[in-house]
Amino acid sequence: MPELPEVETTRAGLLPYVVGRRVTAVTVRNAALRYPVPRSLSTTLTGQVVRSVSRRAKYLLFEFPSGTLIIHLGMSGSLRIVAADEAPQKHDHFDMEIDTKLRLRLRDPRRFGCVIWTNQDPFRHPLLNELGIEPLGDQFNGDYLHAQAHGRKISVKQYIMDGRIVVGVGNIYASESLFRAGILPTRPAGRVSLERYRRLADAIKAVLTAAIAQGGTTLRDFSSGEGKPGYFQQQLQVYGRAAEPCRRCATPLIQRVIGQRSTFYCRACQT
DNA sequence: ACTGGCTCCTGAGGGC
DNA sequence: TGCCCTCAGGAGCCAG
Repeated sequence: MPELPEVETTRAGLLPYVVGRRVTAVTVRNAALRYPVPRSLSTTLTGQVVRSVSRRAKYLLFEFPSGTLIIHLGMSGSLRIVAADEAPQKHDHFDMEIDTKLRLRLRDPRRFGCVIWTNQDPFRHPLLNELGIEPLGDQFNGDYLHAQAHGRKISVKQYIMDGRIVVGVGNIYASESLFRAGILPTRPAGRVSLERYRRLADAIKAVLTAAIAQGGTTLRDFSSGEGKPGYFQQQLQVYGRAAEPCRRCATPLIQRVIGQRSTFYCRACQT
């Protein structure tokens, strides 16, 4: 269920199991992900030590001496550490066995995710090189959003979900952030004031930071459990609450489709 | 340069 | 119980 907080939570959870470990085997059960998983991956990775696991946007980067394994979880992907002898389930498409007799296992029912290998600078990879800035970095603020939005006619919601502007703002947190900033999601991006973009940038940072902090609670049973993140229901102000009362003013919340994605907002609190 | 629309895929849930 | 329809947390790609 990967929005940025889930990806970051996944990264943090994998780190202690994976970094510094040697790959002992690779299993590709179904190569038909978004892009074909290279069959040569077993030859490429076996024997190499994982140097680091980092993240760019929602891409996880496993750095090896000879290149980088890039994994995206798509809409339904999850990565877990399992015992090497644990039987794979239906949608477990990819395993990377590490020398502690554990496996990094990718499950992805919808197969919108990807597993890619590059021996070049991963940030120059076509999928990464045109990405916008990270929402939790110092560069991301209201001034940046306002400047980039000049003349743009798309809705502000589609604008903050555009990965060339800022990465990692998924559909849930776009609605949540706009609610917190009091901005109507349908408003044209070029017609949002600097002051309101400052509030929006703060809201995006706050929502993502809080979700990452909450996601940490699911780390406890990271290697065994399935389990949806605990923060999911409680923290959401508008997402998934169509026709329910606004928590601020009690007006029934609206659900409508913007840019083919479900969007939730309060028509009284957001202008 | 922008914009909107389509696409990949499986599973869950609701209505009948 | 079963069938059919709609919808789902992403994001690349393409035509206009």
